Amino acid sequence: MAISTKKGPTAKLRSAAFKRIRADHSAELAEDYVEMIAELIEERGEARCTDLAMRLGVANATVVKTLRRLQTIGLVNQEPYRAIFLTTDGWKMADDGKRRHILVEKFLLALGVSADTARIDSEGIEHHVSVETLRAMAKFLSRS
Amino acid sequence: MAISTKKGPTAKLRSAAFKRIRADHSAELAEDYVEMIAELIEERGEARCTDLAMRLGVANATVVKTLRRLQTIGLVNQEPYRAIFLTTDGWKMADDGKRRHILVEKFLLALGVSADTARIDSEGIEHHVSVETLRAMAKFLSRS
DNA sequence: TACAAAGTTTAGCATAGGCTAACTTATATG
DNA sequence: CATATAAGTTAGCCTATGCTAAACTTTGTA
Repeated sequence: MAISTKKGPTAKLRSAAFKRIRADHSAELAEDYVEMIAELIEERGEARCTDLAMRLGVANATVVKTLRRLQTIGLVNQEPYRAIFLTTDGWKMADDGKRRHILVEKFLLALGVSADTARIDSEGIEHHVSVETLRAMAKFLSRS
Repeated sequence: MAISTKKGPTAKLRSAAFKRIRADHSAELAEDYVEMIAELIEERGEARCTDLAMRLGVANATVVKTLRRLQTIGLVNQEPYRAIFLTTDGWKMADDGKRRHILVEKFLLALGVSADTARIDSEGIEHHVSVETLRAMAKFLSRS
């Protein structure tokens, strides 16, 4: 072919970025569920399917199916027709996620974004922010 | 049930946030492909399956399948065994994405994040940033 | 206590995005 | 110009995440 086939020095880094995004995506949903379960337990004493479904904006059956996956990977415990509980790992993930989430949301607010937008955007952004970037956000907050 | 069933005033906003995230995700991949195709065309005159597969870090067959979807939604044109072209819509999406991407990456750099992290994180974040947040980032950049 | 309403689960379907292996086409070069 | 190699495609599989409709438990209350 007449066209350059040079791979470029950044090819590996790039595909790594996309690989991380794909990995993030599959973890993301788990994190959202777990965070929300923690929230429900703290707010009202127990977490139930229907509340999750409503807050996530999906059908009940979808929640049930996802919970089964979360159970097999050890984040959640549940018996049929009963409330949902978090395992130790589940609580850890929920707490980490919450801290990250709050930090990102505060950061956006400090940046001058409206409350509604900060809430919506932080929900999407939180899963794609590395520790380094989180630290930079925290530093920004402590300065401003 | 003895427990509060109050839905809370923020329930709708929350589920809206998650709905947007799900919508973002399905658009995201399309955007990544289209941006990368544009880049390849600009860099080396044509975009080919193999290069895409390598940069995205996925198998060739996966690229082929995704390209078919992009073709049916009118972002891409391709004939069998030939190079890949963007439609007008495809170019528009690529340009928008690129602008957003560059802005987010610059913003992260300005925030004090390392170049590698800025690159990786911006790849994930760019799809979840609203126009309002983008504007706030631009404003921050113009001040710093 | 019986039953209706509310909540949960199952079954079955669809789409998206991965993969590998086998096959087809294009092309560069001996 | 024939053919080996590179590139692209197809087929078939898997998992994750959605959905609706139907079946099954739980529970509050008449």
